[in-house]
Amino acid sequence: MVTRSSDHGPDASPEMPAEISGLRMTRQRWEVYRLLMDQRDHPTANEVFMRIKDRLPNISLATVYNCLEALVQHGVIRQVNFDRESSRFCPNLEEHGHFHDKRSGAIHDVTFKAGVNLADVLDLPPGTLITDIEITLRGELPVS
Amino acid sequence: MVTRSSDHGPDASPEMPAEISGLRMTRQRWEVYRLLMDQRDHPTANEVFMRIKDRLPNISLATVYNCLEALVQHGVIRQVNFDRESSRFCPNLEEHGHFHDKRSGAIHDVTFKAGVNLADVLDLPPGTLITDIEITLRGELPVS
DNA sequence: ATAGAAATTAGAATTATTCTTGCCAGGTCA
DNA sequence: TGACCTGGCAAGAATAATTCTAATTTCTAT
Repeated sequence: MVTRSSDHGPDASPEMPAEISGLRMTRQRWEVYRLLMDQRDHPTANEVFMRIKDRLPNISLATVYNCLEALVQHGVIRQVNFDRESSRFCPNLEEHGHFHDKRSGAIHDVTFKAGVNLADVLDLPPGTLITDIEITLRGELPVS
Repeated sequence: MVTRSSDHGPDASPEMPAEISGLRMTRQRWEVYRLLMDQRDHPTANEVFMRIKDRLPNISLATVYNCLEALVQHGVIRQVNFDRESSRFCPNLEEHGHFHDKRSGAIHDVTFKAGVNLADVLDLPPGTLITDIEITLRGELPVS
């Protein structure tokens, strides 16, 4: 009998690591992660679910949620929220914010200018411990 | 017959304006607004609903949502979202962010240090129009 | 190989929010 | 004054994203 990956879709990919940041990789987690790395347009859980069916036809939406949560918990991806819309997911671990362009609907990563440290710019009591920052902007990019 | 406001609770208050920022005031909108001004701890819609029953025993949760939405639309209050938790509401119209203290659970307004303009600090294409900014932080305030 | 632990699945449940419908109050206009 | 008209309100149904439950499968370590 031939050895094969546990799922019935096409092969996982050239190389699936045993774990990432301490999170044990599974076929599903790996495909979710790879999809986010390849398509960096901040998809929702449901978009991930629909897109991933090519490779994992039997995956369930609950598993997509589970995988995304596991990846977020282990700091491998970030969860991005705009108001109360569906959460979106982002593999960019650099410190950055998100800009939602009303014209195109696209979401773009926004970084700070060099040398800027957000904590320096905010008025917080000395000794405050910041564990998470989320910056979201809405507006329109120039027509170009 | 004595003239009275349309609802059956206690009087609205010394003076309810005919409108605020173009939004026609009603008894319910006014009480919601006043509650937010008086209790600036960023309550959720449901918390507003529970607290306001003293003054408006017959108000419905849907009306609280309607009032909050109307006030937000007219720029009289702000809606604040932390991840996917229930929305919270804030009467502070100054540009500011929000800090969620994990220790106490309280949410505090956070302002920028004097002279700081967020748009100057972010790396955006020239000509970008920013219509909304939301900054949320999580962490722990110093014990003291 | 096997027991125990962890992941996956399908579908039910939950929950914040929005929608629908009918009613009522207040203002308008004849 | 009185019939209308508009908008707001109340109650409950509906929606949608997400989470939970229970059963099965896969993995890991012995």
